[in-house]
Amino acid sequence: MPELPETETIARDLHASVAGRTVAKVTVARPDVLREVGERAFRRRLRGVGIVGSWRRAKLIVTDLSTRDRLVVQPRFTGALIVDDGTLDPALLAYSTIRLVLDDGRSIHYCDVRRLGTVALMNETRFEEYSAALGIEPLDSTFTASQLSGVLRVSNQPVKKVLMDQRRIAGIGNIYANEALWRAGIDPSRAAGTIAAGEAALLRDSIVAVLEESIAARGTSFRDYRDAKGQRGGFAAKLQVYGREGQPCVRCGSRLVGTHAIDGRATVFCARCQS
DNA sequence: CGCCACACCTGACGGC
DNA sequence: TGCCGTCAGGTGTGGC
Repeated sequence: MPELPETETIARDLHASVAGRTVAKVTVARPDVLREVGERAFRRRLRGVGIVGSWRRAKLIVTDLSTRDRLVVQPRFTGALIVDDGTLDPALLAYSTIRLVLDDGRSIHYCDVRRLGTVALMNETRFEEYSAALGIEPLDSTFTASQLSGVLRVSNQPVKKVLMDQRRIAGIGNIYANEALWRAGIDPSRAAGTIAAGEAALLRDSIVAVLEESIAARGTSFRDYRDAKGQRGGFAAKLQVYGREGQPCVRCGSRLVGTHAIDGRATVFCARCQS
């Protein structure tokens, strides 16, 4: 799915593009993506409602509505929130599951090939409850070396799995966990509790740097990801381990190793410079 | 509570 | 060519 940088890109684009508009009409082509509300309530609670603005929490795109409801989109693997001014690629439009027609004639589509992603409508209380179960934002000033060190210290799980646990740290997925661990020189399978304070500090800086660099490049389109304009992100060309199994480590030249031993997810790392 | 298997979906690709 | 197994930026649940 869109991880933090991709979700951030979508939320920023959406905010710039549709804040202040009104939802004129709602179409639900694939009700199985809906969560928290049924199709009828979803349409009723959105029709005629104002869009205040959009922002990101974890890997969610949150849109505040004039009713104080929040539209919460979780793209998971293949979801995309795209604003169509009439020129959208028909190949993307074919997978539209939900369409919000705006008062200016444009539409917001939630497109999703696999439909593992979700679209929910929550009132403020419900959203706060949901958000409270998610971990710290890695781009928040409170995400410090000692904060990360504290999170890692209490776990015996592989450090990569801890980085991807949304209840502990919100927004890091498989691509950026692999990239940050390579940058920090830490073996992804190491028990989190064995990470020393100095290593945690390096890992914190690596996480923040890779996320910020990716946001600057508008995210990673390894395969499906598209931004709110239906465009690809530019960070795939800058990936140093993810998708590079068998290729030389750009730091030491050693062959990068691939495994599925950690939580069944694709892990790529350099056995020589990550320990 | 922790851990694990599995469910949710479709499409692309490689092997036979 | 076509069929089958495997894999893919993720999360939630139910069983032990």
